[in-house]
Amino acid sequence: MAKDTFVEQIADIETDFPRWYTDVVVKTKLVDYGPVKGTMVIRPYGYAIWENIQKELDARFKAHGIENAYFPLLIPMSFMTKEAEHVEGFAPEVAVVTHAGGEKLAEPLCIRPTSETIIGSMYSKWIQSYRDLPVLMNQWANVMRWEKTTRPFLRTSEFLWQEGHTAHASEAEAVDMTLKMLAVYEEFAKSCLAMPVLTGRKTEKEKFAGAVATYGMEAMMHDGKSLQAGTSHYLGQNFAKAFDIKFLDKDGVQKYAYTMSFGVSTRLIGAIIMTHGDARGLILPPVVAPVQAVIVPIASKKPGVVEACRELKNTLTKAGVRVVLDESENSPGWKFNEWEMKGVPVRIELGPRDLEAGKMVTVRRDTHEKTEAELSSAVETVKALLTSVQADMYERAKARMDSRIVRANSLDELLAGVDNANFVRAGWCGCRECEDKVKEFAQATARVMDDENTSETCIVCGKKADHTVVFARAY
RNA sequence: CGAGGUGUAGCGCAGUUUGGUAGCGCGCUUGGUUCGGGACCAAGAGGUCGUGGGUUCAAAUCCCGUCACCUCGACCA
Repeated sequence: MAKDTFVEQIADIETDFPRWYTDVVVKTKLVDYGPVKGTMVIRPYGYAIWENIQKELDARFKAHGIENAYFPLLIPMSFMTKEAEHVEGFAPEVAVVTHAGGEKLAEPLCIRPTSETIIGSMYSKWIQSYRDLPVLMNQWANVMRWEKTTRPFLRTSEFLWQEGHTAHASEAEAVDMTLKMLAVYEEFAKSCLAMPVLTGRKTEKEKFAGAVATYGMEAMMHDGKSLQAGTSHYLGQNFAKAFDIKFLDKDGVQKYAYTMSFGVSTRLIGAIIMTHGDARGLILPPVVAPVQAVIVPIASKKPGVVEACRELKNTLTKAGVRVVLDESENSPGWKFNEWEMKGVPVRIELGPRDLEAGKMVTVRRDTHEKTEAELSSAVETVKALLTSVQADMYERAKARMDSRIVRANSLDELLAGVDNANFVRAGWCGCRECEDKVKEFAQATARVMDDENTSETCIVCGKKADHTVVFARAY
């Protein structure tokens, strides 16, 4: 009899969200903990999600002329100190290599926390003329930031990400690229991750160390907390000046280039889990799900069942569906729960009763809706289901987020808003003191500024507001 | 770094108050019966009780030290 099953353990996700999250990530075999504190081993099932994300993003980057490249893991410490804000922001969390080859190194090397510096140093060599611009590159890499507290995918000491770095001849072009990449992320989140996001500019306090302006997309998790899911930074000439990225322009004048960078990380996997998951475990969007459909044979020892399942698997595989046939010895009920926990969007049950009628049973992971369909039209049925699961997941997440964005005209209203798992929009004058006051009063931070021409007043000091800000508690 | 908590089989835990044969559930192995929502029967394998010292005839249990991990703060993608 089922006892302290996993489903029972994680049933109450609204009240014990962090616990639910950690359990589901480990028990669905997405990751395991690494021997070094704060690191995770990404298992095949989890890594497959990342591969699907890579595939989708690469296609979008290529459409913008961005090519993949790779830069070294180790960065001379002196590089980090060239841009003042950058070193201040990252120095506390870099891991440093001091010894190699059995000897102490003359100059310590830091393990990249991000690659603006080393890429900047290379760009300075590569860029001589306006004809060399723009330079549009992206790298898929691991980075390391020694964080105090960690959680799988959301904040780990080492994580995988994509960091794009571009250099341009003009400010307008670099700013345009910054916003374009933000739009790419937003569209990607929507159509691939079924995840609605809020986009906008970050406050000075929240911006990337060394940037002129940081733009971000924020996603709402089940518990109402916000997760920064992607960023795009306009770096101005800060890094160009620090690394001497100069070019001779058409007018014969030496000028500094304008650079920008943008990135998303394996944190996106955490975002998917916490946006869509329910008490039974994961719910993965079909576009990035490692397994899109699972076939569970019923009474598999009865003649013809296994054969029919294998045939169905081949048919679906040939049609481009990522499908798995679970031929393990477990009971059907066990398999149902297992694959639901792992978030597979569509389950197909096939047993003697179905075979007799030439049918199969399909069950959606998101709604648990169970329907019978003709076995002969399995490909069309499954593909249509995947499409509608993907679309419906987005619509539900969007409706939930929209219903949880509230307005506040006082700090008390703001506090009540975030206490009730909402994002709270409010006017803000733009000063650091007022921003800190909100943090202190409501444990909420400014996530994005989504209206920069507001006529409102500041929620803290009552002066004229510069921006409408979305405040939320954040991961 | 501040406050609290936990270390006993692969995982989750009981046993510690009051010292006396190392336990339970899940998982695992073998055989059999099962299969439309986490099946059942039978037989097995598996433990330096985090670690170092002390007290005692005897320590998972009491004392002192130490290490690791978790939660909440602070810090951050």
